[in-house]
Amino acid sequence: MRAADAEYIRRVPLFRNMKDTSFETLVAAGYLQRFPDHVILLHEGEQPDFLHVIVEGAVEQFATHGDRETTLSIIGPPAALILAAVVLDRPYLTSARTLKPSLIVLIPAEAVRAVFDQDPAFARATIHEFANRYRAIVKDLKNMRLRPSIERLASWIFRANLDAGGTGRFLIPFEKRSLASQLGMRPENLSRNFAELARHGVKVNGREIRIEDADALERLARPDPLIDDPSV
Amino acid sequence: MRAADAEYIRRVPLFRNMKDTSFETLVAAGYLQRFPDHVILLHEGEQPDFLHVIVEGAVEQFATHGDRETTLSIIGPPAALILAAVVLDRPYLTSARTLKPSLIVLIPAEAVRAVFDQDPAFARATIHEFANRYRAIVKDLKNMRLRPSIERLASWIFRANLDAGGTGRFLIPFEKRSLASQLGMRPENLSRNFAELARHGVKVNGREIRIEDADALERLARPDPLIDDPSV
DNA sequence: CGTGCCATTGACCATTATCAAACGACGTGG
DNA sequence: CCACGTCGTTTGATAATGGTCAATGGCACG
Repeated sequence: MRAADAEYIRRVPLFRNMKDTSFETLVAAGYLQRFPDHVILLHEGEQPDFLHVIVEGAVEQFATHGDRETTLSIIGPPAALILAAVVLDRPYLTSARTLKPSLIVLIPAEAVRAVFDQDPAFARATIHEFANRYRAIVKDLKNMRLRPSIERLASWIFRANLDAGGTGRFLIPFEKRSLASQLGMRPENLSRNFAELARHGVKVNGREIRIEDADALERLARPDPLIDDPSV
Repeated sequence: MRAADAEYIRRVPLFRNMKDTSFETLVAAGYLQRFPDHVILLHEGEQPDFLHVIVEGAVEQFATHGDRETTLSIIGPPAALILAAVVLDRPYLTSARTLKPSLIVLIPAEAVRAVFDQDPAFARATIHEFANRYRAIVKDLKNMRLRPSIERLASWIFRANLDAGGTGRFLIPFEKRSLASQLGMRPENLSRNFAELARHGVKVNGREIRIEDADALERLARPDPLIDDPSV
């Protein structure tokens, strides 16, 4: 790995406070790799070989059973993929694919397990990473079970607008089918929900969303910090 | 806390390998408490004060939004409740109630955070606890999204039978309404699914379940280790 | 200009929830 | 010992929600 890459990775929260020597160990064994859009990174059921840390881009975790498939989460930087499988050396429970061109650090699973036994700061960072990912999935599950699909969409728009600066105008960052999958519905259903949202002050044109009646949207979305707020 | 209690708790995986001195610190600050059935242990939105470690019994984690409620998981010993909230010092995302009379260790959140900064073995155990809980919730989510309710029930029966020794005859360990909630359906739906399962070789009488055609049940359940097997 | 691919629309179906009523086991008090 | 409540469960009727299948539209890219 090039020195400039290492510098860059060093700022990821998971690595930020660890000892120089253990960071060197990980970096020496690791790769920084660029992946194009829509590439499968790993398959459920396989034994973990590398810890994947997302530096740039977006990755979808999904799972299949028979001929069904479902998205479990879409995660962006900075976050570790399949940390649990690496820690326990058990098979991946999910597959993963890129949703955008992505920059990903690959670190041999064995090196990760060895280092957090020796570096308390890394152990602490690992715990924090886990805690955050755990809470994220709990929020996803609550969202899924406590709201019908149109409310999930309304909440997503409400939050995406805030993240984009609250101007009432922003672009959907991936294909609509990915958005549908992330929100736990079919593309057809997403379309119908968009149509329905027109009557709540939301206009859609291609990937552009305009919010014309923020109050109406908020009444429908009923934002809940214990579901929607990533910083809670 | 009494010395006998401390001995008992010492065997919980989370505490098993930690240093004696840090175990003493936790135990000195903690309580071992017995709770009756159907008691609320904590409310979502509250700030964490104690880490709860389940030693005996069963606890349901649930969440609400407006007038809806959903069960996120039912966990039994040995497991830590709301570890993520304690680690990050953020509000609980879920509420919790006992489903059986339960024995629970309460350890002040501050003490937990202090100890895993000082005790590598405890930090490692915390990471493992997280990894296991994370994988459990991923499996729950997959189960929920990839199978209709009757298959979830069939899978649950299949697994519960194995856990009970594979005799084809066992008792449901809690009220049916709790089982329904755990499986993500309404009690009415559970009833109808039980009725339907009669045509797949499963007979129900009160809390007793008898499997009369194991093959038929298995065909319906389509067991999947990446969803159903707790040791994967 | 085709040719794909994503998105949309329409018709229909499957699954699950909701509301209401009846049933049945169980424990209490007459 | 039996009548009576209580509470969990079951059953029936109906509605909401979301999925499936099929056809069409529209846009980008060769």
